[in-house]
Amino acid sequence: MENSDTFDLQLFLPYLLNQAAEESSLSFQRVYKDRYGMLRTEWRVLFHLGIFGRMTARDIGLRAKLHKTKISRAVQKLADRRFITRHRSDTDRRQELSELTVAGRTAYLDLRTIAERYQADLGTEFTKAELALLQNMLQRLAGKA
Amino acid sequence: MENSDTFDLQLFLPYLLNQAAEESSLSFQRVYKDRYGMLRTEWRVLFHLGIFGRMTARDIGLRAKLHKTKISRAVQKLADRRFITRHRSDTDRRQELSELTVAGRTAYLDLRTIAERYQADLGTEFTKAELALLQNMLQRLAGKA
DNA sequence: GAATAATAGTTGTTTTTGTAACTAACAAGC
DNA sequence: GCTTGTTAGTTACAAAAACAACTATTATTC
Repeated sequence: MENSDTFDLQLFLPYLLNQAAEESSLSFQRVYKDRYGMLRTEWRVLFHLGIFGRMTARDIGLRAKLHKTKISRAVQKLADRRFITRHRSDTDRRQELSELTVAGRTAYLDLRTIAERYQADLGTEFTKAELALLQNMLQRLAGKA
Repeated sequence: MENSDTFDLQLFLPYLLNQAAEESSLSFQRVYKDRYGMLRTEWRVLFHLGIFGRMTARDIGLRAKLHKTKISRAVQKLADRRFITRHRSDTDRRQELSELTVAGRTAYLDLRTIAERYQADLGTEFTKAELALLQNMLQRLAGKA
């Protein structure tokens, strides 16, 4: 059994990133799950509509890097729960525009407040410079910068 | 529709971390999936056994933060494919010690090489200092430092 | 030391995800 | 303008994850 098994799994980025992502998602997950019965894809769709306004499923998918079936299901569930409304596009009747209802916007604003608080709390753990660097590196790793 | 919707989802850590984690896992996933038919939990268990030697499912779970049912099934599949052997502990017959077979060790070393190459390649994207800071911050976010 | 609780691991059931096949609408080429 | 190819979104089926209930063994408590 040749040794030199000094591989540090904790430093391996695909592993470490997943651990950090899972841990950091926990507190936020509890809110959108317990308070609104949402799934991960659902709050993401909700946020996209909250931030960018009326959008097609396709565009949400492009921005969020989500597969169309996931979005289709998320949109259905959000519509069932009256968080969004959907209507076919006039110019292209394949497309379907979704947008937040008042209830959806309320939920979005509530969740956004939680998210903002989460981000603000990071300020006690990390310096602004550290955080900026972290975000920049993560965006590069995510292929978005 | 009150604006000031300047929330930047791309900077929200639970979101950004997930995107980065997903993207960075892709290339490694292709290897353990295509080459060994493994799932994420399975390569993690394999690595734990490769790094720490003989272990119980419980200890793997504690280290990797994985639920026992996930480990149970991963261990089963790894044993089915002759990557590991299992035997009950003498001192506590509830416990089951798993360890790599020769084939398991070979697979582990192969995957570890890929992982090391991945890490090394990061050196072309980031400086050593950046990487060290990134890892440190991620470990803190993961609640492990 | 019998009764109760706790632990290691497994199995069964339900959700959620992934993948492929599908429908409907539009676009392009000829 | 008809055939062929694309695209938006849905649906059906298979794979995987989450959660709860279970068995077997060890620990605790009285």
